[in-house]
Amino acid sequence: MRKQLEKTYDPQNFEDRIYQFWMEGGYFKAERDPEKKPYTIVIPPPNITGQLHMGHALDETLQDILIRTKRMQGYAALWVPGTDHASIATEAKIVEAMKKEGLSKEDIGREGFLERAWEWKKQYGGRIVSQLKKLGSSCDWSRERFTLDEGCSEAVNEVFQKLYDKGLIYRGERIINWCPHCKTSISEAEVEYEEQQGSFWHLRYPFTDGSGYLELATTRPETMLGDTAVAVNPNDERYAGLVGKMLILPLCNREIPVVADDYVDMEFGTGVVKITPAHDPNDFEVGLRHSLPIINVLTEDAHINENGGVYAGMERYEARRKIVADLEAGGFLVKVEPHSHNVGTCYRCHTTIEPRVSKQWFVKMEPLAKPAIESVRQGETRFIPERFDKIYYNWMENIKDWCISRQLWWGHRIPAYYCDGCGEVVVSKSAPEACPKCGCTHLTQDPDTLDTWFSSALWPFSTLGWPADTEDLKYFYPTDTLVTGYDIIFFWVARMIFSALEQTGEVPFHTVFIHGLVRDSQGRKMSKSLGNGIDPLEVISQYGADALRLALVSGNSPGNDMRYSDDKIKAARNFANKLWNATRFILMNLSEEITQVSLPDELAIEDKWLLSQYNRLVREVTENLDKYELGVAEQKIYDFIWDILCDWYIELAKARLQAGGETSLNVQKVLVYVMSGTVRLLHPFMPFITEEIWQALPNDCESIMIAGWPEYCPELDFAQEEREFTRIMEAIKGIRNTRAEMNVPPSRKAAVYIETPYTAAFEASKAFFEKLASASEVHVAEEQKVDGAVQVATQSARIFLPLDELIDKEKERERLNREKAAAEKDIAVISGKLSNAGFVAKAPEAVVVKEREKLARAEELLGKINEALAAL
RNA sequence: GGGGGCAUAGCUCAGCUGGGAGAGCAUCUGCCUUACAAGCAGAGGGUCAUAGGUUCGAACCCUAUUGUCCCCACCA
Repeated sequence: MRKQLEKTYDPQNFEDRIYQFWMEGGYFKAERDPEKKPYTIVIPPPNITGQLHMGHALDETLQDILIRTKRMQGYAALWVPGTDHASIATEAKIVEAMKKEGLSKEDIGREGFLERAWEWKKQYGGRIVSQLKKLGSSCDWSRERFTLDEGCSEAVNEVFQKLYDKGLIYRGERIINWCPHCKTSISEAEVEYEEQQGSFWHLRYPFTDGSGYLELATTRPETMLGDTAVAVNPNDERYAGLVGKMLILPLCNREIPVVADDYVDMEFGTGVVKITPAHDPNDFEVGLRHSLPIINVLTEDAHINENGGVYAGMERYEARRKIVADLEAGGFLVKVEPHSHNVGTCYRCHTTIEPRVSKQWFVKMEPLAKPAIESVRQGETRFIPERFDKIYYNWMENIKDWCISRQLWWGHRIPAYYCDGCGEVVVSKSAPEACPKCGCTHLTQDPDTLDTWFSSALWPFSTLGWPADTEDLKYFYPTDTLVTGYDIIFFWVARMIFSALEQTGEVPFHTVFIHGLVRDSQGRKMSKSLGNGIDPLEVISQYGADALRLALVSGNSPGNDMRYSDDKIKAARNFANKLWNATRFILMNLSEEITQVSLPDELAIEDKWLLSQYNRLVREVTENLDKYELGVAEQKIYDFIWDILCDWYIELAKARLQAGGETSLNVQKVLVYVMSGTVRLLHPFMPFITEEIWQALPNDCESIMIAGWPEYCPELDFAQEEREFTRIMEAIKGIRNTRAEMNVPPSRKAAVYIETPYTAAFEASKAFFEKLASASEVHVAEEQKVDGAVQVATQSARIFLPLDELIDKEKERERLNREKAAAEKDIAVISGKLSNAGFVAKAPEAVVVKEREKLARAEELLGKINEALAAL
């Protein structure tokens, strides 16, 4: 007995089972095969702290579509999975959890903390992975990696040492962005600017000689504690004589000079700027130029430090209030204006960052950025859509040195060691035994760890075994497509490109396929604080992973944001149901003797009509997928299945299936052939349902995953039959249309008289009119004369429906006149074109021919309508 | 300040290199036609933001304008 499908489509019944089947079958495992071409994708590793969200769902779906397609097309397709240790995010979570126990990092120490972190990883790191599996992701789990695993760590140390030896990594006192909440430095890329309403405090700093004062303005009055100068523009005549004079810094009673620097904008404010080298990037630069002292006045958690005199110990905003009050009391405050400005915040916790001078490790970017820009310009890596290369160039061309040290414990510890004896700095991928300079054996490793993105930057090659020259690396690298959101081009994509070029001499991937954000139904970003996030797992349990996947790709184009809505999921689920039922129909009508997929020797016209369109679908979908036009490909499959296969062909097939015998077997074969091919085209999008269907249909292998990709067959191109059968369809549609307008229920059958030059074709299609156009009997002739009948005009036929008692002559005339007007308008437009000498002369021949055919058809149709009107 | 996206049916969006405006949802009408009411048949609904330009021909290419969203930079 042939396997049948359950009566209703319920993905819960089979999605997990099928994933299990795939895992056990080892279908995700990529083998190096010299006979095959490799195709490689590395996953953007989700954070171990993370929960699957819609952004992941989209990202994974796109990757899975690509990898499944390539796998079916015969590539050795490898999708490398893994997770990211996410140093700052994970550390924050663990600290938070410890806080509940009343513990701090310092209480348990570095070792104890790391123990907890690994425990955390063990407990939660697998969660996101199991969630990826629910989506159907066909990753090669045997190659799963973690950014902090042994191999990745080795790669990190290797790269660090290499860059250091080349002088591309250095350590220095620089002004960096400091997050007082995370208590670590962060890179430029990790600062997010937010528009905030603040104030502009106008202050006056008196001259030491009592000759008045200088007025200036600031948005951060508390930083005055660290002021070491006041600057004016050298060309500013207002202050020409004042440069070099000394001022008294209010509240601190420190003497500071007036310096001249081009940085000052004469037009802005009073043209006088207080200079706080320790806490402002621009001031820092000014300070360097004028050799000003650097006075740090803030602690790690943004309190005033011991340099702040009486304000020491105060929280930064508390100090601000107190300082403003004291300035006002001392007569130093001129006025306060409301002022909106952009404030830098930490991209992780959104705490306002403080620029702060401290000793950190940096990657020198310029020498690395240059080749990275060049390789994209040369097209070695291309962005899809193309416009994102501008964003990439813009960032790369203006890149600043990358601050890579973090004052965190969870991460790759910086492989730098300081000699306790002589202070020598030793950078080495493995811990040195002794100081190369003084021989002292006491060396202390740098306590800091590296930016998480430092290890992610190596992901495309570290996961394949680099720095070892592994077989995987040789075969699968460089990878092919990187799929990611536009929001992490800077963080990740750019850094992978320059890292790969520097370390491997090759681009890490040839294509970057960029997608947008998944927003809520109102277009807002999904976020925890808004509480508007949709949990993909809940959607999956309600509608199935296939429906979610389909909804995420349909109507979506590369690089554009999309909105999530319940309607989309339902539409996708309905489509799955449609496919399910179409398959059930086929199986219910399938004879035991059909055990394989093959076309019958004799094809009816409607078979050719179907096969020809199917064949074109194969070609177009393949092309669209090649061009990363996933949404377009999906739309075409959807339309083919629903409109062509279900609404037309299956309905057409019913008559022949009922006829039995050879006739029925032939239809069955066509149905199986087309369905078998169509589910393969659809498989990358909806892997579960297509596998379930594949296994129920006659097939030549146990899983659709190893079934080949359908190929275009020139011998299935039946353009002639397509055109011919369209005539029948038009006639059927015309009858349906007319009956609907007249409100004739389908149960009210009527005789159909068809006047057409194509008598043979219509004669052969009588059954279709009975089945699809409520015909009680069908008469075909080159000429018909039927009185008191409604007339339907198509370009190839005039059809009479004797529904006398239902005819309202007046309405009928109106209807025909509307059709006449439409036809006349068509004719006018087309003949206008054709009488345009320029068009006929310059348009491609094929286009002109097409227009001529159109005109002929329209004229034929008009003729039919006129005949109908005359007979009325 | 610089750069970019978007503007197409009531809503959400497709529309590949220029060649007869599409889908889903919503609305209206009629149908339990034995695969599917998560369905079937039909209908209505668009100056493709505006103004120019290129072209035989523009939703698509160019210029400007308006609206809107985003990214980068950041004047203290």
